[in-house]
Amino acid sequence: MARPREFDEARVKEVLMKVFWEKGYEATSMQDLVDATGLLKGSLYGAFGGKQALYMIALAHYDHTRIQVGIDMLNGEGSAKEKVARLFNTVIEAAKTGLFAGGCLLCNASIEMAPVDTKIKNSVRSTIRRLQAAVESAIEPAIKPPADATALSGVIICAYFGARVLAKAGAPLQMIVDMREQCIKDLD
Amino acid sequence: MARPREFDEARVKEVLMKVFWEKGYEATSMQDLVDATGLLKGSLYGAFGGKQALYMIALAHYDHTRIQVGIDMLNGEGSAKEKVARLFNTVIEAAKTGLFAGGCLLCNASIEMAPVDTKIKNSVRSTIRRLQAAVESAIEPAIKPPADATALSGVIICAYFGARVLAKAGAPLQMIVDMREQCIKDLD
DNA sequence: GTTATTATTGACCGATTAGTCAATAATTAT
DNA sequence: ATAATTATTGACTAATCGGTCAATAATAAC
Repeated sequence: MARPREFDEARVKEVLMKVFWEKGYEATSMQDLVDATGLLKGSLYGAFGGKQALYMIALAHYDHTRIQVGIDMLNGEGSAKEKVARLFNTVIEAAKTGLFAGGCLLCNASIEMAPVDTKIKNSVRSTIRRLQAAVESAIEPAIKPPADATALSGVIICAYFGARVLAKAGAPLQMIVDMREQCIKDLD
Repeated sequence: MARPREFDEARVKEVLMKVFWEKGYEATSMQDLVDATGLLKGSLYGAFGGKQALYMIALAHYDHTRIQVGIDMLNGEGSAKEKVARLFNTVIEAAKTGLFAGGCLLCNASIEMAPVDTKIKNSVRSTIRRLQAAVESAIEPAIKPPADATALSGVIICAYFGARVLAKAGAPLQMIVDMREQCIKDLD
């Protein structure tokens, strides 16, 4: 009983995410989003809301797609060592090709937005928790006491974010490689 | 042979730094800097240059003050274990009090500015190198082969940045504590 | 076909953005 | 005192910012 939408919602969410991912919140203008999505401003506002709402949608989409791929990998086949190594290899490969400078949207949001927006902070924290839980269950079989799977999963998440920062700073990739080796050396 | 400046340059640089540190580059307006410094716009432009130049000055001031304090600490008294622990305690204490939400300007600049500004990227990289070198010489006496001081110093820098991200995201401080323990456990 | 509902469109809004500039003021060298 | 030089001041700009809205269009229910 109403006019149907002319755009594909999933496609638009993907585009929104990519723009915020690459440019950050403040450096992205509504006009950037209009240009990238092909929708007009009124449609964006009508369908999703204002800039902050769009960012939240982008963040949720990142969670449901990119983060989920990582979680699925952690829940999938392979040894704990392999799985953790893959986490860091993602960062290393992205830095090597240099095609996309966005890094990790979760990390970017933590730095730029979490301190000034409670909703975003809660969303980021929730995603971090889910990711850490996946890391924990992935490494749990490879933990030998007195090492603690919960603590080590936190360390790995922390290391992952640090790697993302170093990659964005253009630091030597060897630092990330060294971090990867440090994180996997006590597994298996 | 000219009119002297009416403001204290060091004081103004400190103020500039704090604003960019807390708000980031894009979220800071020239008006914010005018309000915080008490200088008028024309004076800021005349004395230092435009927004990007002001950010570079803020970054350099952060290096010469805050980062240098860390480097001095690393070069000072104490065991390697104590020194590295202090690095993480800085992050933990800052998060506990919650008085200042800026985190680490070097980390913030790596995420927000390094990917889009070559001069800033170079400045950040240079500071990271200096900090890593200080960590390396601090831990070097406590390294037992086959461990490698260079590699481990990189790991510690990476871990430090990760801790800064987690702190900004409001993640449990236990994660940072765990990271600290992981980083110092093989020292001494 | 009429009505109700929602989507699209593009013009429009006031506020704010980074940056400029001519006028004025304060200093030193001569 | 005068000239040269630089700092301060505040008004000014054009562009862009996020956001709104009335008009129009497209659909489904009746």
